Amino acid sequence: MNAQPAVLEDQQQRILECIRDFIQERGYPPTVRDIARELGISSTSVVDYHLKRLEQARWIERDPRSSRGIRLTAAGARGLGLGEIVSVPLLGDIAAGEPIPVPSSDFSLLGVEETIELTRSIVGDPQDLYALRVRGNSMIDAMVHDGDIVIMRPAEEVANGEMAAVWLRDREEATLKRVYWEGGRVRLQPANPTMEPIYIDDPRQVQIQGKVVMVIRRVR
Amino acid sequence: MNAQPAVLEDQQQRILECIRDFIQERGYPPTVRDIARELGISSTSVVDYHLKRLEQARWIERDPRSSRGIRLTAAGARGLGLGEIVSVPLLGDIAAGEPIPVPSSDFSLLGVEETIELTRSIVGDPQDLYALRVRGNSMIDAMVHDGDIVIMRPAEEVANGEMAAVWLRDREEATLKRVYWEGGRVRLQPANPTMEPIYIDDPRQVQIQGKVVMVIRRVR
DNA sequence: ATTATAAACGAACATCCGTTCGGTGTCAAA
DNA sequence: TTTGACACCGAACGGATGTTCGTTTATAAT
Repeated sequence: MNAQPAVLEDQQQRILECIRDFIQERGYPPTVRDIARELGISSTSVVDYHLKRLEQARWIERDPRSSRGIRLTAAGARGLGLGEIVSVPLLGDIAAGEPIPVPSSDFSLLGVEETIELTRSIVGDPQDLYALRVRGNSMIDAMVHDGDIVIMRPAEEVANGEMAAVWLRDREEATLKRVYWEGGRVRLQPANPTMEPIYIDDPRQVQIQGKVVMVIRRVR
Repeated sequence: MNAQPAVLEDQQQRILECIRDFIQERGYPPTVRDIARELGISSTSVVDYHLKRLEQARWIERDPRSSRGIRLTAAGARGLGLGEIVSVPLLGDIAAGEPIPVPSSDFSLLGVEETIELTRSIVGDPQDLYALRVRGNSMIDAMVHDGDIVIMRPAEEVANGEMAAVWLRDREEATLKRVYWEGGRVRLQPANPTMEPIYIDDPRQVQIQGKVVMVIRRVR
């Protein structure tokens, strides 16, 4: 999954770590002279020399003529344990007998008091995502536990077989199920293969609130 | 959860977003002149003027005499959707009939071909964490699905009630269960409350491989 | 009408910074 | 022995950059 640039030697390695640590500590990249000072190198040209090699080896990228214009490449950042973060607003709880919260049209991160922070690499496209906390054990048949966090993408309809948060109008009930449209009726299939599906004869009773993208369980 | 600095007005807001976007795009902060250019301000002193206010309002921090020495504060970064990343090595699969992979003494991120990237805010202390991919449906009674990722912390023993990856020597079987030491015997309790526990009379048959810290399920 | 404050302008200065250039020493291959 | 690479040094140039200063305009309060 994470292809890494070629292995490199002593000094280059030190410079790379120096860049990473500097960014980690100060929030912006070092200058050539910062690196020289840190590593006890007395000439800036030496650092420039090594930076050019690190750039050739695809560990870093540089913006020419821009001060501190050093960037770790995606691969380099992964190799050093860095990445990109996505904040998903936690909009509330999902429980069997209560309506499912959905994002208002103009929701933004500012204003939400709690957020779930995930990396883009596991969440994919973060557009419009929101999170709900599961309350109660009524969704055990979806293999979802009390306290689990579900990451949702808003949707009013879903393709066959997709896992969705569903509000059943007549039963006044919320569930997480895979949805299958079968002619006139709807089959709601639990994620747990040992459990039986529910059939809803009137599709209008099935209100799709969003697709389930991910389930996160913090144990204990 | 995420306390935010005071609300601010038009131009300050624009400057803040400009800084965030610049960092997001280029990997390092803008100069005073970069900001001025971006916002169509003709004098650098204007930007300096606003930056000082943003600093007073605790949205940003500045390193004096350092070029591009602008940093979003922790609160400011959260308010704009940024954070800190942790890479967890994915060491292999966990399946019912196979031994559980455990980290070797000197494992490091470089060398692992696949990693799971999480944020510190959901994972807590990232020290020694590793990840396993669940294969098969044999752990349904732990509410864990085929394909789920479990995040583990190495441990050779666990406290009562903790969820652990367990290797049962005599059965040659791997499971995820809550472990209870009850006098001479061991109770292995499924996370699914509708299911019955297993009792092991000889505690030496129970080999703890690690504590389960988190379960992640990517749906579909 | 006066004062205070916020927001902006343009110019200027000293320092910071990337980059280049000419050299030096070491070591292994030819 | 010569050659070429690698790693390093010190100096210097020109442009980038943070910061300060004096001035101006608009708005609201006194």
